Amino acid sequence: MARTYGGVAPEQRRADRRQRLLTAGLELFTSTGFRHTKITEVCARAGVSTRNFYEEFTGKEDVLRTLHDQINSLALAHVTAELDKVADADAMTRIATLLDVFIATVTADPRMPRLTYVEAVGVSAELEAQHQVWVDRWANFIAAEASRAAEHGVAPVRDYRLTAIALVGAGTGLLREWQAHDPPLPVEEVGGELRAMMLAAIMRPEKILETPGNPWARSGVEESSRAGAQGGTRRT
Amino acid sequence: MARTYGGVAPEQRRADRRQRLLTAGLELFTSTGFRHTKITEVCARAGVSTRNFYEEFTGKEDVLRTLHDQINSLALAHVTAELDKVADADAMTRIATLLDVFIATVTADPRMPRLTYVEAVGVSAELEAQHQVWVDRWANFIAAEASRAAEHGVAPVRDYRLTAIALVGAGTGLLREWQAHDPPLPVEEVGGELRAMMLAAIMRPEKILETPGNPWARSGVEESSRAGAQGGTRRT
DNA sequence: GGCCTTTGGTAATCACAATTTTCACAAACT
DNA sequence: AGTTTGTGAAAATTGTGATTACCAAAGGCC
Repeated sequence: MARTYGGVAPEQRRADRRQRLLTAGLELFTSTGFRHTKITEVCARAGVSTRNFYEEFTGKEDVLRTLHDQINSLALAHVTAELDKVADADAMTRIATLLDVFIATVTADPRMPRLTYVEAVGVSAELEAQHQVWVDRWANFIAAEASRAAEHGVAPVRDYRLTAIALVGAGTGLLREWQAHDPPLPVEEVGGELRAMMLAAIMRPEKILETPGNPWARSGVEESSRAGAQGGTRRT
Repeated sequence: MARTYGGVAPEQRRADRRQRLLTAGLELFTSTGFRHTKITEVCARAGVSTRNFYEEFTGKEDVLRTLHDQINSLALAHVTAELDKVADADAMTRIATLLDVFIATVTADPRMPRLTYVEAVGVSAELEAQHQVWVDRWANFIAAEASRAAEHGVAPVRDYRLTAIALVGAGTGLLREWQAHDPPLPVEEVGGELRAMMLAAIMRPEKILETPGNPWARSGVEESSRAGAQGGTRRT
């Protein structure tokens, strides 16, 4: 049943068509918008017939979900690869690396943040669930690095789950602005801001809420860190 | 031409229908999702005919845009009202107030963050532009408070524009998670996290990037603040 | 109290895009 | 070379939901 056609295995041909459809989808979804993109337009741009389209995907949303997954996976792969290289660097360097690689990856093509943070939002319950999964993954990643920093004594020992989620949100918001802005925001400023915010959020003393004024002016992180490890009410 | 009907002025009747349509829209958009909500469903729930619908709105998106604007306006009104009450409190108290009121307002009804941060994203160019405008407003608000803090010497003097945008993003992300989470995240934890992150982001010393290790353990904010005011390269 | 105006609901129309099906062709195995 | 089968383009169909147009009824005006 599976013959080679045109000198190419059918699987290869399928894969090629699929790839072209994804490329066309990325381009059209981020320019005309997902809502206003028609399947036939995607097919036309990809040079693929609608018949073949339905062989690869169940519909428009399927393409979008796949792209969303691919972009996140790509970024995660880059980040993990780079983090492995600095496996035994100090915690703050690792956090900075995590961020720099992430920013570099997703800003390499403005269509990536556009698709992930704008077009793929509020489309369907499945996509929201997928978003949720990825936020969890990134947040766990960040929380793990923060805990590592805490072990090294450069950050308080506490639960970083919510902080990590907020940081993911900060990145999302910043990148959404970045891709929408005209004139474009400088990438290095966006990256710098995110890096600074992340470090500040992780290194901040735990009691910042209760103490009016400026706690950091009075006591260093070391002290707060120790206090957090002893008296913290949250789980570690 | 304008008679009173049923003892009520026609304008009043119109306004009532409009309000019912908006209520129905909020409910349906946040439950079945904007994309999958049909105009006839909104009309049915509102007890309004399609004819009257088109008298009030140009289409589904018009309803969504109005809701998006209303929710943001409501939050802004609450925040400004409360900030006026603490007009001459210290800067950090004002920032905390700003945040608490904001969180309290939008978490009062989970449909608000759902509509604003999920359903109204990536719908159309106009809605994206409207989003942009609101992010700008909120960011300016935050940046103004941060500058006020800087004037009082509790934060470094620097450009807070990007920090403010990132903080808006952090709030957005956190609230998006909040409304999606099951079991629900405790509101006070979300608010606390945002508050802490905001204070940390504003009070952080300027040179956090360049200095490996923990700058706060070595030097207080005062010193960094002064250094920032003198040697900062960014505009104030 | 009848007439005229405004209103609201229903029903028909209209448009558009997703999905399916058909048809023709080209490539490989025998 | 013929037959079989995967492949691609295009057309047809279908379904769905937005928009409009019409009709009935109710409310005030003279």
